Amino acid sequence: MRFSKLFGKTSREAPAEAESASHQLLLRAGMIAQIAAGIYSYLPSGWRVLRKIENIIREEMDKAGGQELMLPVLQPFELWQQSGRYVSFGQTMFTVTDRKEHKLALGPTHEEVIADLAHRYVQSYRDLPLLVYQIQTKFRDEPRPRGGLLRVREFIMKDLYSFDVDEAALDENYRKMSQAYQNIYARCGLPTSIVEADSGAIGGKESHEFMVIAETGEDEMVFCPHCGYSANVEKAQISKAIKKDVIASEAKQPLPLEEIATPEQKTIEEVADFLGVPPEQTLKAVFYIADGKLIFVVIRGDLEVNETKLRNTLKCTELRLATEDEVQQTGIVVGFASPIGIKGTKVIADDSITMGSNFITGANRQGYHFKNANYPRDFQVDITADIALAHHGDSCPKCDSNLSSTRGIEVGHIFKLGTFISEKLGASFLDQDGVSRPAVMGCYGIGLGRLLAAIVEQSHDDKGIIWPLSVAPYQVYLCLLHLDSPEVASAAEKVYQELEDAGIEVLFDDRDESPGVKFNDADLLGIPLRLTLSPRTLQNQSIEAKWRTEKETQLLPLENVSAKVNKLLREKLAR
RNA sequence: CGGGGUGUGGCGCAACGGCUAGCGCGCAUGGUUUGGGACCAUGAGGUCGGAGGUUCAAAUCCUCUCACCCCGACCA
Repeated sequence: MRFSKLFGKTSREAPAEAESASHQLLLRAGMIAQIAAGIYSYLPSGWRVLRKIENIIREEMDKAGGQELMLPVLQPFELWQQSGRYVSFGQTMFTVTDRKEHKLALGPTHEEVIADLAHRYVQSYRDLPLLVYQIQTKFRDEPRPRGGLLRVREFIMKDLYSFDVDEAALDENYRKMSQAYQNIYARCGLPTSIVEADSGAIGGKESHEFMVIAETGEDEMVFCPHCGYSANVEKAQISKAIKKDVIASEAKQPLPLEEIATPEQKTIEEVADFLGVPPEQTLKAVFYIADGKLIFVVIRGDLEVNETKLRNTLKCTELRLATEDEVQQTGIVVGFASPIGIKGTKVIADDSITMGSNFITGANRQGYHFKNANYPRDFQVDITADIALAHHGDSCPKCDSNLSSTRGIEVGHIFKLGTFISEKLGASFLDQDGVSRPAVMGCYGIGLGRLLAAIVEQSHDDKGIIWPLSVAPYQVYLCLLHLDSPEVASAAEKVYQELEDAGIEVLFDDRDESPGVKFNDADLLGIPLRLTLSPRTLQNQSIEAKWRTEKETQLLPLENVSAKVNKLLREKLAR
C-alpha cells in the first residue's frame, strides 16, 4: 500500500473528546472515526488490524472444534419473551418495528437464536457436543459508552455457543475454550488474567472473565498474591473472620441486650468511636428499593454492600439505594435503624452477622442504640447470604492472606449457562435411554474492538502505538527520503515491489514529506519494522532497518532484500 | 438517570454585546528545502450545534432544546 493513497490521515493533535490512550492514538493514527456516541467507523488501517485479530480468533476457534456460521442481527422479539431475558436486558436492547408493526430486536447477543436453531437441528445425543460460533455485529444501547472503542453501542463480537449432554461434558468444553482464549491473547501479545466473574444479564452459574490490567479499565478485580485467587469485585469473596487482635475472645460470650443513649451518633464511625468499640462489633443498616419494594440490608459495620451480589440474592432487576424519605415512611428511624423488632420489611443479612457477637445496632429510637445484639437470639432475617464487597487489603477467602486489587479491561467472558435457555427454547435431545433432556449450554464471547483497544492501552509510548507483529496493520513501513532523487526513488520502488511480491505487508511512504513527518507517522501508526532508503543508504547499496520497539538501527544490503526482511520478521514472530 | 464540562472552517483553539469572526495544524498552487513534525508567497474553506427571545445591534445576554465528553449509577 502506498501511503499517498491510504484513506485516513494522521494528525498531530487528538480530538478534544478523546481521553484514554487507545482512543487518542487510534484517532490520531486515522484508524477509527467516531460518528455518534459509542459508534465508530474503522478506516482501512484500523480495519486491517481488526481483521488480523479476527483471523487469530477464527483459527483458535476452529482448532478447538468450533464451526463458524452467521446468525441474523434482526431477531423476533418473541424469542426474547420466550427466554424471559428481555427483562434483564431491558433498555439495553435496541428494537425496531417493521411495516407490519412487528417488534424486532437488534441482537445484543445470540443465545436465543442459536438455541432456537439447536431446537430444530439437534435431536440426539449423537448430535452433541456441538460448538458453533460467529463473528458479527452486536447492538447494545449502553447507558454510557466511553473510552473510544472500550465501551461502544455497536461492536463486533466473536460468540461461540456450546451444547453438551451433561455438566461434565460442558466442563470439558469450558476448559477447552478457556485454553483457546489464552492462546488468542498470547498471539495478540496481550497479557491477561483470568478471574471469577458475575454472569450478569446473561445468566448462568459459573463464569470467568479475561482481564487486561489497565488503569483505564472499567472493572475492578481483586487477587491474592499468595495463592492466586482472583475475581472481579462484583463476584469476589472475602474471609470475614474477625482477627483476634481486634476483639478479645472473652468478649464473645453473649451478653444481655441493653439500650444505651447515643445522642447525635448516627454513622458507624461515630457510634463506634463514641462507644469505643471497633466497627467489627457494630451492625450497619442499608436500605434499598428492589423492584419497587423497600429492602432492609444488615451487614457488619466494617463491611460494605456489594450491589451485584445483593441483586443476585434478591433476583431483582432494578436496585437502587432508598432515599431517606422512603425509609422514614416505613417508620424506621434513620441513623438509628435496627433489625430488632422490624416488621413488614424484608430483611437481608450478610453472613458476617453470624461471625461476631454482642453487636451494637440501632434501637429504632432517636438517640439510642442497642448493645449486645446477637443473631439469631435478638432478631430474625429473611435471607442470609454473602453480599459483602471485597476491598484491597481484605483477607483472601482461600488462604487468608491480604488481597490486592487492580483495575482491568474485560477482553473476554465465558459462561457456563446450564439449561435455563435450552429449556425455555426447547433445545433438547434424546439420550441413550430415549429420555428427552435439555442441552447443557455454554457461551463464550470476545469483543474484537475492545481487544484491539486493549492492545493499544498496554502497548504504546509517547510517540504512538506499538503493534505486536501478529496484529500490525502492516509488517513493514518503507520510508523513502529524498523523493527528488530519481535514483533513490526508483530504488525504493524496486524494494517496494520486491517486498510486495514476497508477500510482505508493506506500507510504502511515498509522500513528499520531510523525514520528521514520516518517522513520526511510522511511530504513530506503530508498524513493527521500519525500512529507510535515502541517498545515504543507497551509497552503500543498503537500506536501514529499525524495529519500532528498539532504538538501534541496522543496515541491510539491498541485494535480495526481501529474503532478509522475511528472515527478520520470522525471527520476530518466533520470539 | 444524578453530578460536572464542551459545542466557532476537516482538527486544535481565540474572540465573550459593536466595523469584514481571527490564529495554529491540515488542504490547494508555485518556489526553496529534506535523517525526527522545514520555510516563503498566494489561495480555498465558517448559516459561530438548533429554535425562540432581549436589543438599534447577538458567536457573545436570556429561555428551551439537541449533540458530544468526563465522574457516578448502570453495563457480559
